Amino acid sequence: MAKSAELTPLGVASLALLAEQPMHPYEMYQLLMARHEDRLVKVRPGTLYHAVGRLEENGLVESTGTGREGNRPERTTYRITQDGHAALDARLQAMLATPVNEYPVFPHAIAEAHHLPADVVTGLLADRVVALNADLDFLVRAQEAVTAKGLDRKYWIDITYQQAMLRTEIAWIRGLLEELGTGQLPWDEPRPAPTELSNKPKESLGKHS
Amino acid sequence: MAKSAELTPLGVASLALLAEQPMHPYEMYQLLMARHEDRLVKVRPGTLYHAVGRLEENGLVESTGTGREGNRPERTTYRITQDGHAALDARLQAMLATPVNEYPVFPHAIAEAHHLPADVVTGLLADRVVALNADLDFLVRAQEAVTAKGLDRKYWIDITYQQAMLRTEIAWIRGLLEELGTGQLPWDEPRPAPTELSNKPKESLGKHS
DNA sequence: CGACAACTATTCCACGTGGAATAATCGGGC
DNA sequence: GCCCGATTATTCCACGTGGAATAGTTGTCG
Repeated sequence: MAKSAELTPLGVASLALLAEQPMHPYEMYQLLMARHEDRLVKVRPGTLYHAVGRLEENGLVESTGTGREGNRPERTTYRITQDGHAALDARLQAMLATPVNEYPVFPHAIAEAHHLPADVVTGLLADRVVALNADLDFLVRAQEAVTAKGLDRKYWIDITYQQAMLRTEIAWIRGLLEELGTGQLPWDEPRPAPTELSNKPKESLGKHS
Repeated sequence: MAKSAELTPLGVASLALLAEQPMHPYEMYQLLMARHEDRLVKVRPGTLYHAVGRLEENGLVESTGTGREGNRPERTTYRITQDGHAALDARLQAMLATPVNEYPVFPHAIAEAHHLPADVVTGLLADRVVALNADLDFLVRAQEAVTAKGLDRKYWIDITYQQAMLRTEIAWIRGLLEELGTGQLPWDEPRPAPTELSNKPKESLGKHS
C-alpha cells in the first residue's frame, strides 16, 4: 500500500467492476464496452492496464494468481481489497458532493468567439445545434431502449441528467443565435483598448479549482 | 513549422493574447490572471512556458528578441505569425461547431452512485447543491460587476452560459432529491445479476469521441 | 534600515494518457 | 483446408500537465 494520490476516473471504474467480481484487465475492458461505460469514462486499453497496475501498487486490489488459456499471453486476475472498498466509497462521495471546474472547451470558445466575424459564428453555432440535437436524440433512444428492457432506473439516471444539460445548452445557443440575427447583440465593432494591466486591488474571489 | 498536432486550450489562450499584442510569457500569465481567464482555461506557469515553446516550434509564434531588465532572468518576447492567426481561427471554429465528450465526472458519479446507500447519497447531493448555489451566486455578482463597468456584452456571454448550465444542474439534482425522499425512486434493493457478457450483436451506436 | 514576505520569471521532473506496436488465436467464406 | 480479418491480450513510447524548485527583486512593517 503505497501513497494514495487520488483515483483517476478509470481507476474508479475499474475498482467498481472488481467490487462486483474478480476479473482480469481485458475482461474489465470488455465489460465496460458492453455496458457502454465509455460514454462516461475515457477507456483506452493501454491506460486500463496502467490504471490497474497502479491500483495494485497502492494496495487497493491484489492479484489472485495468473492463469493461461491455450498459448495466449498470461492473464492476471485481480480482486478488490478492504482498502480498495474504502477508497472507492471515499472517491465516489467526493465526486458526488464536490463540484470541480473541469474547464469544458465550449465556454472558452464563446469567450474567445469575438475574434471571428458575426456571420461565421452564427454558422458554426447552427452546426453545433444540429450535432447537439443528434446527441439528444440518441439519449432519448437509449432511455427508451433501457426502459423497455425493464432495467432498474437507478442504473441509468445519468441519462436524464445528460438530457437536461443538453437541452439547456441547445436552448441557450438558440437564444444567442436569435440575438445575433436581430442585431440585438452587437458584435463586429473594433475592439476598444488593447492592453490593460493596472494595479487595482481586485478582491480575490477564490473558487474551487 | 513542424507538424500541427492540435492546439491545447492554453495554446489557444496564448495565441489569442499574442493576436492582440506581442508579449513575453510571464506577461501572458499576468494578463490571463487579471482577466480571470483561469476560470475558463487551466493556467499553470510551468505549463504556459511549455505551451508557448510548442507554439514556436510549430511556427505559430516567433520570438522578437530577448530583453533583460536589471538582473532578472532574460525575457523572450513573442509575436504571432500568419500561420498562427490561421491556426487560431481554425481551432476556434472547431471548438464552436463541434461538441466533444469531455467526460465530466458528475455523470459518472451518479451512474456509480448505486454503490452507496440512499441516505448517504441524499446527504452528498444536498452538499453539492449548496456548493453549486454559491457558484451561481458568484456568477451573478460577476455579471453585475461587469455590466456596471459597461463592458461590451460579447466579452462575457460565457457567464450567462455558465449560469444557465448551473441552474439546470441544480434543478435536476433537486428533482432527484425529491424522488429519493419520497421513495418514488427505489434505491437500496440488492443488485440483481452480477455479470453479463453474452454475445448479442448490439448495434454499434457510434458517437463523437 | 533591516528582515521577511510577496512578486517576478523560468526550469525541471514525475506522472497519467493516448496511440501504436505486437502477437497469437478464432471464426467465416471460398 | 486455407487465408484473411477480427478478436484477445498486453507492452511500450512520446507527449502534455502539474507542482515543486530556484533565485533575484521589490515592497512593507516595525
